[in-house]
Amino acid sequence: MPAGSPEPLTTAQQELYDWLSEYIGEHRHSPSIRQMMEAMGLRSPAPIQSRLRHLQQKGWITWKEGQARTLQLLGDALGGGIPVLGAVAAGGLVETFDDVEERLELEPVLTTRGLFALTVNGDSMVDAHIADGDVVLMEPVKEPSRLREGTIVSALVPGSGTTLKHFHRDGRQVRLEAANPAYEPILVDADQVAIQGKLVAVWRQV
Amino acid sequence: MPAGSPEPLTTAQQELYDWLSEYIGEHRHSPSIRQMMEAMGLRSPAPIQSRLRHLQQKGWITWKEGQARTLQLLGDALGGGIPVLGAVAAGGLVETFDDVEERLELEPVLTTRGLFALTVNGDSMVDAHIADGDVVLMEPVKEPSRLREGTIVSALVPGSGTTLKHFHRDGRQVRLEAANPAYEPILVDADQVAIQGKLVAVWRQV
DNA sequence: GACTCAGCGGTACAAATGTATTGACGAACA
DNA sequence: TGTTCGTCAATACATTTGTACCGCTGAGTC
Repeated sequence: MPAGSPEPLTTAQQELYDWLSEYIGEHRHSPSIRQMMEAMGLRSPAPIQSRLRHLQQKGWITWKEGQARTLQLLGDALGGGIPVLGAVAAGGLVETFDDVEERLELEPVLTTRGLFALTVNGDSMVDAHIADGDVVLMEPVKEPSRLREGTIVSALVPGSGTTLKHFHRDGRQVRLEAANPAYEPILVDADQVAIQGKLVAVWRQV
Repeated sequence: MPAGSPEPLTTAQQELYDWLSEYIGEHRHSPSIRQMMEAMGLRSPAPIQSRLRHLQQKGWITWKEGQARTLQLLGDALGGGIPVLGAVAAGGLVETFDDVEERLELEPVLTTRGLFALTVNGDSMVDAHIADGDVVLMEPVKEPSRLREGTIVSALVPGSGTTLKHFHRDGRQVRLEAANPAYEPILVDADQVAIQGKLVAVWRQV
């Protein structure tokens, strides 16, 4: 249920929108008008057409004219955006949320082709708030020469496997630093190490 | 391009699959057979039917018989699943990845109705690896009485706003503890505090 | 050479589907 | 009271669209 969307809906329109949202969420494609008809308990397509027209005019949905099942939800749900309601306190600060600030769009990240993920093993990056068991999303690196200093990368170091570290250049060598003082930096020749990807996001599911 | 999928494809089949993947990624709905026909530079729907049949038999796609534009990709791309390639080292341990271990399914989380997100402000939860600026995904809590001890929740405390803390019961009171020794626990009557949601996941985009 | 199979063209057809039209009913409103 | 507007029924229609059928070709295989 979108908050802060353009124009309000009537009961019937809202009902249809909610059902559409649910159906698309489940089937991952739009229903046909006659399916909507049945779901709404109607016996004629006209009311659905009417509701759809209004939903479109109010900016809640779109579709491609004449093409079957091309309806799409706008504003909300567009792929599962999650409303970011506000900020939570540091140590006790105030902040209440009334309406949606923005939407968390994981979609762009998820649809970026080529991304891969790694499960983090160990505590070498705890100071970067990456804990054991977290999943890190990585973007493949094609030109390591363009990497910025300090970027977190996954690197394949001969003899010590794949590791997640801060990337630094040190002359002709590459210095891989953990975010945990308990670990020593790794120093290797630039051509000895294969940078596999750079950190795009951290995901931790509870 | 799915990795580790069942059966291999012929050139023509692969070509169609790639185009489908691209089209669906862009338009967010399936094309019709005749659209595929044009895109492939063909002048008859039959070859497309043939390729689709094979793609289906090999487990790459599905669709609902007789229903327009209900084709869906399987295995890969199914909503943006990201391959989890393996584990990365703690402080230097070994582990190389050859093939996909599993797939990171953010989809189920994203489609759970009612979820909301909060931007973390401050460092009261750093010891739980939740840093300033992280986005936390919360699931609304309807019955606070069922909450488990130690669950991380967002709570509305009168006079001090919304805060993210560990939840504990303390007789008739509720104790909200930060994951940072620098902060004192908050003790309030159970009916004075509104538990808004419990932590489902942490998201940090770089 | 005979056989199999993926691919292609051409055509046909029934079903699925979006859309238009007409008329009626009730609520909100001036 | 009369008007407007959203909703609904019933029907009709033109496309869109999935699917079936027939025949041909070329590559690979036995």
